[in-house]
Amino acid sequence: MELEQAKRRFIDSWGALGSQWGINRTMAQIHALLMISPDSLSMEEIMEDLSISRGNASMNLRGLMDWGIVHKEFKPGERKEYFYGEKDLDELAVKIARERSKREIKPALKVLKDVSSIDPGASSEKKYFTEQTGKLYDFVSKADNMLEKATEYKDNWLAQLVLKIMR
Amino acid sequence: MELEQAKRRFIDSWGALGSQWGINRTMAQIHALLMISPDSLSMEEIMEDLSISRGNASMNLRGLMDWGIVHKEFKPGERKEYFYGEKDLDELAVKIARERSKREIKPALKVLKDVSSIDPGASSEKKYFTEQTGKLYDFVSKADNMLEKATEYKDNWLAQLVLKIMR
DNA sequence: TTAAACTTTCAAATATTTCTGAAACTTTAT
DNA sequence: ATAAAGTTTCAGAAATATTTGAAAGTTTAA
Repeated sequence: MELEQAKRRFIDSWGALGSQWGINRTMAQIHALLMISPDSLSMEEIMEDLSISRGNASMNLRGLMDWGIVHKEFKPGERKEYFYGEKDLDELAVKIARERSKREIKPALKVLKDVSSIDPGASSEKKYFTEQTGKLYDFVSKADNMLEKATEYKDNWLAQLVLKIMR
Repeated sequence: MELEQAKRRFIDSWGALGSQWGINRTMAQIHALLMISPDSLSMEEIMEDLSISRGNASMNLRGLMDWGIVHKEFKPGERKEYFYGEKDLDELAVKIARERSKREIKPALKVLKDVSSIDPGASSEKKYFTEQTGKLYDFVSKADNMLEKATEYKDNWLAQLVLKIMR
């Protein structure tokens, strides 16, 4: 397999994977491209490589920067902005986990907390509802905490977590 | 907040959360409905409650059963099928983790393995590509293993994992 | 074997998401 | 102050994904 071919395969499948995870195809593709690019790339270069419009490139680059997994750089003497991906994979994982928690899990927890705290009263229907949503709240909350802990300690997470628990 | 209101809020937000995670809205809503329903429900009842068509209900129920998080039941003397959700949350999490690994992570790993093993040759561009995709492979692989371990031991995962590692 | 009860399938309709491209905007150099 | 170089915005177009509904298929009971 040739480089160009391998590159395409990687970018395409990363894009497809992204869509399955609720990240749009282009955003995932730009990310993939930057992950395998030794140098930072200008918007022009990204547009060219992925055959996408300027608007699309601009919006998705901004999105990636909001996630904190792509950064801007200015090259001395040049006016263009250059973009590069976060290449430290631990750091990448931490950023993604944090953002997903903030954007998706936390709001879901709020809803669960709200709906699980209606007055259960006498009705057995209500009782069941508050019970189930309450359990769900506890569970999601626990999972979110674990995720937070795991990211907090990165590679050394296990040892440190054990220490913290035992103390 | 009244029960009906709370129920709607829960179902709607679970549906919205689903879309963000690449699970379609209706599928997530059916799942939400079954999670808070003390009894199993017929397809009619689900269609009615969520105002969706028969076809939609049928396809998404099948989807949920493929994930292993909703099950069919036959009530004695009745011809209809009744559906109920997996209510053990640990079990639910395990099922979801396993399926996502199988459907999404494993295929991604295959691509990463393939593309990272092109002959790097002399070109520094190729070298960089194989290096980066190789690292990505190791990382995703490690994460997938951790997920597997975590689900293998359910709530007691930490203690058992520690034991296993120390042995 | 028939028909009623129920479920599945799938082509077409609908809804949602993403993408384009051109205009508006911003920044920098002169 | 001007214009060149670059970036952002956003309304409409295009692409995707979801949903409907009716026909086809299946199962059960008599």
